Amino acid sequence: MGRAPQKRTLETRAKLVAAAQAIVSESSYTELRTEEVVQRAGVAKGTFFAHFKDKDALMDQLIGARINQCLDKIETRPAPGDINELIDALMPLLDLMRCERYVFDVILRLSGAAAIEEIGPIAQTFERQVIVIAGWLAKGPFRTDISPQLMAEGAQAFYVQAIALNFCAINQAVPVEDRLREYLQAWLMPTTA
Amino acid sequence: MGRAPQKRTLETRAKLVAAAQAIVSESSYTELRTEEVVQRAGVAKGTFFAHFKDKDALMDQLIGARINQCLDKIETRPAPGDINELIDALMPLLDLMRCERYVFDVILRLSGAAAIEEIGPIAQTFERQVIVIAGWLAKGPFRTDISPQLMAEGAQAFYVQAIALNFCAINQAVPVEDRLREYLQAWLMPTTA
DNA sequence: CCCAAGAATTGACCACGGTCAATATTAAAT
DNA sequence: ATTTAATATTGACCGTGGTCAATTCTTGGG
Repeated sequence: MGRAPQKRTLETRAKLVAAAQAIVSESSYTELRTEEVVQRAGVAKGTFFAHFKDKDALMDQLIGARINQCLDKIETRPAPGDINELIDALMPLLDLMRCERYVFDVILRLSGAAAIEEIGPIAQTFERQVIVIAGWLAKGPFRTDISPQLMAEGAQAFYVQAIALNFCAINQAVPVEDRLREYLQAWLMPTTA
Repeated sequence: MGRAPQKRTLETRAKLVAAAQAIVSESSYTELRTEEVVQRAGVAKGTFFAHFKDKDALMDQLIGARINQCLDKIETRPAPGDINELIDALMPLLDLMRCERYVFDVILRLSGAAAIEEIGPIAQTFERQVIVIAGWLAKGPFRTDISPQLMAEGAQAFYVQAIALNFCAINQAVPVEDRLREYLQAWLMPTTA
């Protein structure tokens, strides 16, 4: 294992991240260019890629951090007492995930983690999402024949699908929350004869 | 509306598609380069983009066609009598979708269709998948409190998620079909008290 | 304080998808 | 056969992500 990181390294990295965040807040994730990040940070192109494997790795940091902030807030809420409250609780997360088509694409690409063990921020939040939701579902008036963990994984699959469908021109008439409500009702509170 | 397409146009397009298919069969979707497609087809770079909006549009054609072939076969099968038979029936489709990480990414990106009404081949197959599966589920020993269409949409969400998780290094220990079985059992045959 | 060796930075360069003004071809109208 | 307008093709060029050998900086040991 190598030495401790140099002070300079941390500064450079911080400058890169700050520059990237500034760009995002002034324009969008979609329009972020590594060239501009590097210019604002006052470093060379190569330095960027010494700090981030590729552009996706930067996005992973930025978006992962925002999802975590969102989960921090969400986590403090009391367990939702029904499907509608569950959806209300999830909406901030969904709004974040669908704020830009590009953001959603990055999230999908990185949620399945990288090939090797290096599991990035976004992938970590996906595990965290399941944990948070499972915690809620364990307390609520939902089905009890399967584990809260499994219920949460299913809920995740459903909101991802709901967002994906909502990006489709044809399906935009139906709001995400309506589509999701139908899914979650059937998933979490099935009424078998 | 414009004139009928020229004979030359159809020939050029056929050459491009044939070249692309040859490259894919010799190497992979991941390694396909527009430059090589164009060289093999004996046309200029610009011609490619006169025929396909972008590289994704070519992939949409190629992969969409293969999914449709797969669905053609799958469709002839009798309705599965239980979850295991359902998974058996779906496996060819899943294997196609996960044959390459890049292929799965393209499918996800294009399954939500384009912005405008122009709904591409892959997006069409996603609708077709739901129709085929809904047809099966209507006949099987599955829950009856929700529509076959809804059951099928859910199944789709679950196999997409199962594939995504399987691309993650950590989760590769569990085979896709095992993970999917757990999901589908809970989704299609819930046993509420 | 100086030196060696590791670590960080640089910027010219490459790969590859995508653009567009100029040119060539087609086919309908005369 | 000629003209003409629509259509198809061309290839030099661009934008942007990513690479890497050369250079500069940092730090611990003598």
